Amino acid sequence: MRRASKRITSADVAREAGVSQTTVSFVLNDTRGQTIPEETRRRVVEAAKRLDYRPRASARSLAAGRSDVVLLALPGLPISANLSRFIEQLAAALAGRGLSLVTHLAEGHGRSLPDLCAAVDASAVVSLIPFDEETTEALHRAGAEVVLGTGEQARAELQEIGRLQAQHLIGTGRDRLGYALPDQHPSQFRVQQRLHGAAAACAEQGLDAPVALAVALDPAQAAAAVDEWTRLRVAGLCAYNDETAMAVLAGMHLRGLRAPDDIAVIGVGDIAAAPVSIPPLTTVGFDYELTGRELAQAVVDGLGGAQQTTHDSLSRPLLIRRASA
Amino acid sequence: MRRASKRITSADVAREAGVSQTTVSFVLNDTRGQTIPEETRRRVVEAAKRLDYRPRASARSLAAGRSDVVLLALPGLPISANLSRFIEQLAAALAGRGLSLVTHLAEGHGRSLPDLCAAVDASAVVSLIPFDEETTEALHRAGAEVVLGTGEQARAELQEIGRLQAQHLIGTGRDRLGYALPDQHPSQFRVQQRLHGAAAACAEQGLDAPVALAVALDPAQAAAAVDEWTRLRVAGLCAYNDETAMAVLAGMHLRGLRAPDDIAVIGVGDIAAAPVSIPPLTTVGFDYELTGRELAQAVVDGLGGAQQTTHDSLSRPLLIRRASA
DNA sequence: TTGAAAGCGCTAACAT
DNA sequence: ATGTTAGCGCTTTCAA
Repeated sequence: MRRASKRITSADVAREAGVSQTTVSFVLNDTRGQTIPEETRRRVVEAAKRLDYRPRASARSLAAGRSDVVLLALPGLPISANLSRFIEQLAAALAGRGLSLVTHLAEGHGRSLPDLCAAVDASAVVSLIPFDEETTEALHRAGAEVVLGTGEQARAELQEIGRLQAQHLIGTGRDRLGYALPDQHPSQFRVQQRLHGAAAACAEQGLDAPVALAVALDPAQAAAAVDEWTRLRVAGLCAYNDETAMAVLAGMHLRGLRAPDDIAVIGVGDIAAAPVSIPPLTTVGFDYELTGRELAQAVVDGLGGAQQTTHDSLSRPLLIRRASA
Repeated sequence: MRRASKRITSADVAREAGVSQTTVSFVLNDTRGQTIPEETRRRVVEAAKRLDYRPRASARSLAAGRSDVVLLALPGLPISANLSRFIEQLAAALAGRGLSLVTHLAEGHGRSLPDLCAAVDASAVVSLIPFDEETTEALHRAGAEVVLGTGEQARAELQEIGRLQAQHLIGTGRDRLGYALPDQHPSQFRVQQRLHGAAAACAEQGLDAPVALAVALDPAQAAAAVDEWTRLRVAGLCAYNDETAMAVLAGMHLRGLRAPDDIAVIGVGDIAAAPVSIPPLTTVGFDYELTGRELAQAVVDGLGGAQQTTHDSLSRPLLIRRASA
């Protein structure tokens, strides 16, 4: 489906409204420090609407030196209903400020984030998971004015998740914990931070660090890990994510074990399937709705040149109690 | 985190390499019909790398009249793991052709699709669900050269999924089928098309249409639906997606029923948790790798001005046999 | 209150 | 084989 039509330009609108291009720009951008009589403004606005005029983004950002595109980087993982609500909040709040949100989902595939950032000429890049210092630098070089999702704070957040899991397990009487690592990227930054958090919570209570084992998304292999944990008398298990938690549940089922009586298990993510796992999965979710609005504000502040506002937390982990722990 | 650094321009590279801006452009874009001696090419490439030069997208697309941004429009629904694999494939294939993929997730919130299309200056917009004629028009006016995701074909594909589910169930001896609708958007286009496909497969075998019931992602509510199906002697169940299928499994578990003996259930999507559901879920997956590449090819063809190539199928449903059906 | 004019950084004829 | 030059469509001084 190709199209050869020449697009409508601001000059067309100017002609149609009988004013200069400059005036069109002033009106359509609501340029401050310019007083445009209501009459002229109306003429311009109407001409623009009549012609279905849309400024060409590339020309706009080339001239203005900044685009109104915000790029959201998401891990290449499933997007839960929850997360998509977060995105909606973020997009809506951003749109209210004249900014457009697009998402980069294919982490690791396709172009690198900095490349993509340059390709869409994003003026801000945000993420729910921390960028390392190097990436942050690259993003700035790629033209991003503000980069959010970086630094100590994000690290602390990641740990908070593991801590929350362990604390719940300890709080319900488990004194020997295990940690179920994903078998795919067990040494990834995110994974290690969460494990760290869980270990810290154990240490605070004078318990041993969790026994960490990788578990594949396969019932038989998961059962083997369960055997090992059983042998070590592990009574509570933090899983890296809900899928891994469910794999453990499947492994336990194969051995005739039940959660939470034999081993309590808790996941992360609150995926759509979590409430219907057998048994329903206790997990750590996130308050995305609030986070979305806050993040939008932070972007706007950053773009406005304000000092970086401090965020309490970007992802606000939240314990969701169901049956498995 | 603001940044005030002036970005490196192609003029900087030209100076560094001791050539003109034009030569830089030729080298970096591999412009056909230009013969650049290896020596010069090397000098330019090295200068660019040394300076970490990235062309400014807005200037590039303004001058060239086309951007290399492809916009993927997704329904504002949860993105399953398998869908995100598709996105990865698409992004990778597109990247191979020098195109960048970004995604619009916040359908209904934030800006409209045509607005967003203009905002990122996308030269192609693709979607897994069909656009109506009006939207297609608007997208073209917003500057999209090619718009994919429209027409009869998408509809047929959607139906194929339901058909595959039903055929498998019928083929294993079930003569009375049910269909588990998601309780959130049961009348959505996608949902209805899949149901249609299942119904068609039944009709072909002289069976009644599947008994369609909405099932929430809650074990107790799912159990109620299971009761109803049991009452009607439904022996095989197609679920709209894997999450819904797992809800049914949870409901059955609550009633002491087992899949596939009491009721066989089959999902759609092959989410990460599918192999570790109890029992492991039989489902319909997709050959995303292939689909991603094909869609990418279609975009490239369209952009290249070729006639619209016909695609066999956008999503290539594929039966994945596990234990539940 | 409005308009003329000078770029923004890049590509692509057209020269050389 | 490489450089000169003229825009792409918009914003933004500066002048009127």
